[in-house]
Amino acid sequence: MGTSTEASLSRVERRKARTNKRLLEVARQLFSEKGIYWAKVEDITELADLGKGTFYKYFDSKEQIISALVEEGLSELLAKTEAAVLAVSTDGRIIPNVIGARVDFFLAYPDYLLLLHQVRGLMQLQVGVAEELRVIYAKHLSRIAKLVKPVIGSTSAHDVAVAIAAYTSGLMTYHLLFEGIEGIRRRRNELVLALDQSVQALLKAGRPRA
Amino acid sequence: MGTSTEASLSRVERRKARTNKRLLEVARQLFSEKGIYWAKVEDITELADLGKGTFYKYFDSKEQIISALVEEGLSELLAKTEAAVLAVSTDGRIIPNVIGARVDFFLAYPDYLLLLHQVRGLMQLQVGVAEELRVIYAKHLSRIAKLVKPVIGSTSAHDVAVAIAAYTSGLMTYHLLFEGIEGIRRRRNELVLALDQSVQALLKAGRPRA
Amino acid sequence: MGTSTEASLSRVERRKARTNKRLLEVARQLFSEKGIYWAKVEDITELADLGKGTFYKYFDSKEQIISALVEEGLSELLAKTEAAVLAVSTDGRIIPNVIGARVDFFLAYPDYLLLLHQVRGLMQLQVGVAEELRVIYAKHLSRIAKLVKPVIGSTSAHDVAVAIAAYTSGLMTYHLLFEGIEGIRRRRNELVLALDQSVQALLKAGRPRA
Amino acid sequence: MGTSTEASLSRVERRKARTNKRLLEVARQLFSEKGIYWAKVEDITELADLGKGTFYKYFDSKEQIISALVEEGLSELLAKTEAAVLAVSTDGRIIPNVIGARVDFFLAYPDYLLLLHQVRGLMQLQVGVAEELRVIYAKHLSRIAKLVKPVIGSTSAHDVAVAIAAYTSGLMTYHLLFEGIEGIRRRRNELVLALDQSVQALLKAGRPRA
DNA sequence: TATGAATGAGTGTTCATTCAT
DNA sequence: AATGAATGAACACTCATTCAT
Repeated sequence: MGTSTEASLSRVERRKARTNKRLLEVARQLFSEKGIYWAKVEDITELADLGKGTFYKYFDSKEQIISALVEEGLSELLAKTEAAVLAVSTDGRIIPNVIGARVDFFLAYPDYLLLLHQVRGLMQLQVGVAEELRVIYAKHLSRIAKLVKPVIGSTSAHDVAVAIAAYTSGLMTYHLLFEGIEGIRRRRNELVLALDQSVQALLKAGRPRA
Repeated sequence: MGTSTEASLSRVERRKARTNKRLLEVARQLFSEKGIYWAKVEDITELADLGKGTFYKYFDSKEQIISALVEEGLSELLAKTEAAVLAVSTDGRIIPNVIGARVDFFLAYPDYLLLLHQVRGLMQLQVGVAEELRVIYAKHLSRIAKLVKPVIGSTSAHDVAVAIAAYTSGLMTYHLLFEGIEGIRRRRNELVLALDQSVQALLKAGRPRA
Repeated sequence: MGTSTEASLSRVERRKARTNKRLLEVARQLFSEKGIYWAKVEDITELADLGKGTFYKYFDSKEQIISALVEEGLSELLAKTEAAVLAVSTDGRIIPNVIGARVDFFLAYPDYLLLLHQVRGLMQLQVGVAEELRVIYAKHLSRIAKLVKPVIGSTSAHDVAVAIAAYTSGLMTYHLLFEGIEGIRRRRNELVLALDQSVQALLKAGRPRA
Repeated sequence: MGTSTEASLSRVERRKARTNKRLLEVARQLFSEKGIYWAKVEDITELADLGKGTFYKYFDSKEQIISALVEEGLSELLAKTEAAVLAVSTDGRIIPNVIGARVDFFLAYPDYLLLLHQVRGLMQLQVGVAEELRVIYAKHLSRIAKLVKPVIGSTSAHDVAVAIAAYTSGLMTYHLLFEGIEGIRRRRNELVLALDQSVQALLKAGRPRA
């Protein structure tokens, strides 16, 4: 008994966990609103109602909180996706469910849409943080690839995973720009359907990978 | 005769045009390599072998050269796309040609892939430059929408244009990350085919827009 | 008891107050030595033995510290002047005492002589800070006008206040140039007398204002 | 005949003289409007409708055109003053005429009021240009001192010259700020009268200099 | 532990001055 | 002689990070 993660921690430890979480939430919001560059560490601590120095008790640097957010976000996204796959009735539902889970994740946490978009750009640069982020992202895609493996024919599972991720994020980001998050939310089913068809088309196509 | 634009300019004017072009090229390269934030104005002028002050004779600010690059890039991309549509034999070839033109543009100028990715992120932020960039981008998509109008059924032309842009940039950016530009170049035909099928699937789907 | 302003502040607060004061003092000195343009923010922080960034924790900008100095200086000058007027035996002593207080103020803080001279020039320019400074200065002169009102006949109190300020600053600045502060200090009584006679002449003249 | 300065110059030389004069005029105007620091060399050449490089054909530096303007201005002011003294009927009119000439000079060239005010500040600074300007100014005051010598008793002629200059510039500058140049122009006679009385009071006082 | 005052390297930008044409 | 493109030293100001309390 009493071995739940939360309960087993001392009051102090629970407090720390809460502060850590608040910093992550606030950072996610600000990175999405102002961009990872324009959002200042002080903006974060201020919105979190903490002293500026406190930030560095929880994260080594601004770069590191970005990594932490990406890790947390992709991990949560993966969890939701895996749950959606487990809930599947027939293999044919795997891909639409994966896509649905992704879309729903970004509808639930729209900040991640822009944060991850920025991070995908960052990853490609010849810049310090990039390498670590690349590893995190690659791992995520591998896991997605594994999930869809059962339903793809000769197509590369990795290519399909990439297509799912790329199409979903691409489409949602564009629509976010022109219609806002509410616009996307209203068209949720339509988007999932369209994305599913787009991805299915790839599979039928035989082998996008020669 | 002999009054080609170039020839009709004085030596000084030609020199200025060349400097302007060099700054744009160098900036595009550096923005793509280091990112629009980490690339410093001085990096640009240094690589262009110019004094730092010279930059400001040609562009009002760092932000403005980003706008200029986006405008130039999207304009070139549109021109290539329009040419590809004009070269079409049957209406059925319009979409594959549009996609092919986009893919080929980014293969020819891979720097734009990352630059435009970053700019799409920037556009969404509550930040100064954003508005101007949004207008430029929206205009571009409208023009693409017009080009594909003949071949879409009841689907929204704008949605199709968005899908083409989102899928193409999304897919190419992801692949760039994992395979490098040469990897994409080798798979060019395959990618165009896959993208075409993905987009065609949308059209057949009936109406992604309610 | 024991709740004097200083004592009631925490150590940190007292330290901050001291830093603020030191920055103002150093700035006043440097603005007077090198001029408000040639004195750099870094000169100020260096002489104050502080990091450059610290300046901006205390003042929004270089312009703002000028305003702050002017406000502080004129406020102190006014206080000294009011005290001198209160100490007056007969109304006839009001103007000489006002002049004496002004002269003594500038002898005590000679930096203000040149700083305010520069600021009076700045105020007249079509430049950002000007407006705020004009308001501060106008307020000061109004207060001086009020002080001298009892002893002027039909002459405009504002004109007399202006004459007092203009003559005093004008004369002291010129003499500062040719004789240095020590030269002025030695001639203190003579200058006060001369200035008093000059101002009294205006009053007897009837009405400098038509 | 034909030996007038103008006529004896070649066309080129006359053209150069005109350009030189235009630069001085424009500089005076801009230094007065925007301040000697905020007015840029390029502002001057632009308003003079000349190339930027041309400026340096006529003046060694921005500092030097300031010196040139001061020299020209004080020289003209002295000439006007000497003429006014020569036109005097009785010695008693010397000082009012000197003051009148000064006031009229500044009414005719109001730009000089602010330019010279700024320069008087500049002169006092521990800065490059200062020394040269001090010499020019000192010379001017000596000449004024000589003019008033006949009418002063035991008072130092230099002190009287300083008082004349200080009071006049001080009063006019203050009034310029609060009433504008037109306000001063309307009150011209009143001001001259007031200034005269103020200065006369000094003379009667016996010896402002111990 | 939490804080926020202090820091200073680093940035975009300006502008007096030069010099090739 | 006149020009204006090019220059780069210099500056105001920012902000991630540190550290004494």
